[in-house]
Amino acid sequence: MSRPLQNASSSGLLRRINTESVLEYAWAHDVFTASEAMDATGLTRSTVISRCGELIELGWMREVERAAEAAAATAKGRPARLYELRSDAGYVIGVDAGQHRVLTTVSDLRGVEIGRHAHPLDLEHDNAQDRLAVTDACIAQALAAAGVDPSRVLAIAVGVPAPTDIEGTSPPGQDEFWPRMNPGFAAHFRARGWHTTVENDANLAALAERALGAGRGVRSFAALLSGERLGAGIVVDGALVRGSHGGAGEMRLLEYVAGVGSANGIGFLARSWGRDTHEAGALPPGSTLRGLPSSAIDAPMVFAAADDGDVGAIAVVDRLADRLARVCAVIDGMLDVDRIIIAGGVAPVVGDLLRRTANILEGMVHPPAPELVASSFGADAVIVGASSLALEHVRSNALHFALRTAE
Amino acid sequence: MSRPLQNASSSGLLRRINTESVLEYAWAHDVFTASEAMDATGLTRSTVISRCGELIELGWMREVERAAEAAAATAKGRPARLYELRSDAGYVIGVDAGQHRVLTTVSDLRGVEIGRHAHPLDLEHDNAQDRLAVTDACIAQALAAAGVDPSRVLAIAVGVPAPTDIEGTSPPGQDEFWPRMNPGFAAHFRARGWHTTVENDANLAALAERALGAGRGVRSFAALLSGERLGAGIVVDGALVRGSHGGAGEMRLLEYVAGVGSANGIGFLARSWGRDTHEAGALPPGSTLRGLPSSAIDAPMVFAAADDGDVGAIAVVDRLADRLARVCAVIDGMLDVDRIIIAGGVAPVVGDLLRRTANILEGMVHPPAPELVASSFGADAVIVGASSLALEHVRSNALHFALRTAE
DNA sequence: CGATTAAATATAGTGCTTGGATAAACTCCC
DNA sequence: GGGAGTTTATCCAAGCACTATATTTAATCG
Repeated sequence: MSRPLQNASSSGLLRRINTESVLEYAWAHDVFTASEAMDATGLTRSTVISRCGELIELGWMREVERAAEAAAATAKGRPARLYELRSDAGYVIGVDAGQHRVLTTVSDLRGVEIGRHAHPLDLEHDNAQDRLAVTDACIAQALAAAGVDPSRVLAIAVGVPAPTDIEGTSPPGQDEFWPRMNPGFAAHFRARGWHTTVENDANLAALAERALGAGRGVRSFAALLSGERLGAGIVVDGALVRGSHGGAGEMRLLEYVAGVGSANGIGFLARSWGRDTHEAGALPPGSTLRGLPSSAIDAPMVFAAADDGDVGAIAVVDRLADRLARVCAVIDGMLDVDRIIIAGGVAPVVGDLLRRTANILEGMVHPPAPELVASSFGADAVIVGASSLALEHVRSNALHFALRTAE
Repeated sequence: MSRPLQNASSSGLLRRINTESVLEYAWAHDVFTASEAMDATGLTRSTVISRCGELIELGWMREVERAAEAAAATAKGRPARLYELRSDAGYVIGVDAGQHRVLTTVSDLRGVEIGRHAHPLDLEHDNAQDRLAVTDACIAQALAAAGVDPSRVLAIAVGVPAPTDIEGTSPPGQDEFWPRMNPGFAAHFRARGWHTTVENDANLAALAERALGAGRGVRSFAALLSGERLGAGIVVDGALVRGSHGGAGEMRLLEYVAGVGSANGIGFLARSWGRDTHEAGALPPGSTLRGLPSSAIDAPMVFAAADDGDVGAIAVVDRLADRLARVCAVIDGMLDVDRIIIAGGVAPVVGDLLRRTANILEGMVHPPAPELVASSFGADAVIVGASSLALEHVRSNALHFALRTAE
């Protein structure tokens, strides 16, 4: 007698499954008719219409009036009622909590960004409280810009330059650097009632590529975030490889790789080797870099000079290519990826570097060698990944959320 | 009208789900009563009994007579009917198709090995046809030893020393070595009507550890198969990391790791460095190895001598420890595992080596360093992994199989 | 304006489940 | 040895969510 009571039919399991598959269809398509959903889900018209009714009641969908223009087009028979996902049924927040600045976006359920705000962080007084306060302020501004009430937010994902475990907390690391970068974001936002994920920045870059970038439809790839330091986000067999403490893709292992020796990033090394070359007087007479003071040289200049045929800059790029090939060989050797995507601020300027790297890599790994491509997100990789992770969570757990629109 | 017809209630989806969860319970437990299954599944008595009835009809379960002894024990009320999984409802075959020998086992649905046969392979005339023929013969013998008719076999998994893609085919590699090791096993066994998986041997070692060994309940670990050559099977976040062509954990990348330089295995190096030490006359006066001819030294002898305090052997072990620590640092750095399991024939003798390695590793990785343990499977790691993979497939797709017992 | 077409709606029927009510099988105790 | 007490098995009515089909509705077109 003490067994828990259930309502009939296994707690409405079947009903829930069907509702979910209709909602999933709605998410994958724009405006649609019952007949289209029937074909996709294999359900009957009655069922589809009834599930749509429930979804409208719950606030996830709406029925749309048929626009007059569309009516005329090739329409025989009784016109179908049209349904669509309410992209304003809720919102998700993405946060890129970088070392030097916080960037937040607000997106609707279709993943369209409708608000954004950035704020620099003063490293001098970088403490937990300030970091949380700045982030809160950033979120408030982005929500205001989007015209979204905080109560309509369903989920948030935060990218931090630190490994994180499943709960979203970071291990101490060296000098407590990681906990400083991740001062309890998880508990902080959960307290606001938002579903919260805190994830390593390189992992988010990988998720961005998987959802919207060069990783779409690719079984296995790595996103190599490569500005000042290298960090890899790894997707193998379609799933993000996190590791037990979220430390997969932490590139400290490069210390042990011959010809690499550190996790320094492409941006850092291009600049630093470029300046070294300048100071050593190894730049050719016609070099565009020669006129500048050494300290003014940055990474894009070096790549641009190499493109112009500057032999000094080309030497730097060749050295970078040799090093990057070793990094890629190690990643591919361990994980057998189809593609390695170079992400981060330097992505737009590494085209030539990647071509040179690919040539070297060819001879280093078992064929087929992974394809090398540059990310198209530039500096936005992490924030795009954050908001798509938050959105992905809403999509796959939609019916667990109670919407404000349902009232 | 052209839409496909279905029978009512979404093709009996709910029924199937419930049947599956009862079968899953049966698999996880020994003899059980309806009440126990009710508690576990949350279903009603009527439903559980009806699902059990169907499973009995399908041949997966049987009702067992209550043994007289058990009846007396603390039994109030009407005694329950007892059900159990028919462990003889079908069988799975595991194959370890190694370079030098083929080993096959036959196991029942509870994973109990009930037949085994091994056969050496002559490398001189190692061709596709012979390899398949020897394997077939081995299987026939193992089935005969188990007293199992081939028609009762449901699934087979084959371990090969080569990467394999999802279909079970291997890329060419160097000198066509991989296709020689994997001469179309997949198509060969599928033609016999058995569900077939062909998988890399190190991956299978990892699956063995996950199912029955040191990987049970561990979120992330690597199994380092380490006899003549190193190969790693990687499980991260509970899932096997295969890579696009099954090449994850292929250790060619060690060529690029400082202080390692090759994928040579622990067994190979212990033997070879032990002989070098002998030939260099660097063994101490009391050394047990000193009396032997150099060519008689093998890996276990070197480890045994080190345990006895032989300074020459200890130097070899220390050198191995330094090298192994680098290997582990690279694996952990890339994947953030909780544990690294040393598997293969050398596993029983590496206890001291692992202690020394752990000390070095401590300083090389972000804490917590992965735990180093020796596999308890010895030379059986691959075959255990193969049969548990085949069994796992049967378990999770049980209702797709039609049993001979159901007649 | 009726014929045609396709979607919406209404209604009946089916499959699978729950939730009692009732019967069965056992122990314990007087 | 015959109730009392317990737990399980069986049976059957009720309900849910789906399918299947007949009927109605809303458009187009000749």
